[in-house]
Amino acid sequence: MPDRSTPPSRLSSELSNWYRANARDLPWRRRQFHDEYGAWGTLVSEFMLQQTPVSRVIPHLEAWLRRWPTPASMSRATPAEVVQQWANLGYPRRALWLHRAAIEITDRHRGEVPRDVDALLALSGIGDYTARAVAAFAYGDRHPVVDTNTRRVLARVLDGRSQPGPASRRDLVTMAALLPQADADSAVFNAAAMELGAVVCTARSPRCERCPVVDVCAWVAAGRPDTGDERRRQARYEGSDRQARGAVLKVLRDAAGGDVPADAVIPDWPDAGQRDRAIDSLIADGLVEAAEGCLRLPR
DNA sequence: CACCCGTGGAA
DNA sequence: TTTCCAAGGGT
Repeated sequence: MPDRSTPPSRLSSELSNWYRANARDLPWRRRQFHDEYGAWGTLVSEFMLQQTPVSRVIPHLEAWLRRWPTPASMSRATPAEVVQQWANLGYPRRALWLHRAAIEITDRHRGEVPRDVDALLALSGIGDYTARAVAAFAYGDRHPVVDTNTRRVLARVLDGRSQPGPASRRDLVTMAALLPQADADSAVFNAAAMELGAVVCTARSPRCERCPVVDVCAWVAAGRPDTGDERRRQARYEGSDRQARGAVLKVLRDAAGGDVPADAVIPDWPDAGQRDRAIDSLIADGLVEAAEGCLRLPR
């Protein structure tokens, strides 16, 4: 196990300085965004950013928040409305979880997005990353925020590996040890590590010549070895159950939440058994509703 | 911990 | 064309 107990000094300050000068101008980093939507805006953006690229989130985020500017307003929507507004952002269960979280916030927290990490963790669809991202970026509190970008940066700079291993609680401990003492500074450093991983220390062809911490990077010092990728490969999508589910849901979204005869939903799917399993699993997930021989988004 | 869950752009 | 990967989380 790599030793992370003695990280290179000044890593935090160098990264933070680089971030202050080079951060991308993203919607959720703007003062006006926070003024208008508060922690709810941060929470929604983080939900959308779970496994969906920044460039695809941006055009959806504004429309979403204009329609549902508060948790209470979204709590009054139907699942069908939410899943349809989610459109093609992917992993539609996240839309359901976000909806559920809005209801939980309305019921348990008087419509205010909680600031406490444990309270955030108790909400649907919120895990270690999102809970701390909201606490740090919306409320400015000092917590280790570790996403896939940060894990890759830590793996390279500290461990000299080309790619991070599976996500682990150990990454939280490592990041916590690197945080500057001041709350505001620690929020910046969290964002800086993510930003470096997103634009410089990328998974493929990293731009080390533009890296502000290249001189303290263990991976560069070791000659940028390919240490192999410990992560399990993403399953093939073509022909998968996920593809079938996606096709079913697209038909129902395109029907604008209206009823669609069950036998008119992807009738020519190559594998009829797979199609039926997909529909059943979507119903089990609460993403589809069956009624009178028809399928529809749940009302 | 391993596996599952969408979608689309880039290499 | 195929593969990779993207501000993860639930089970």
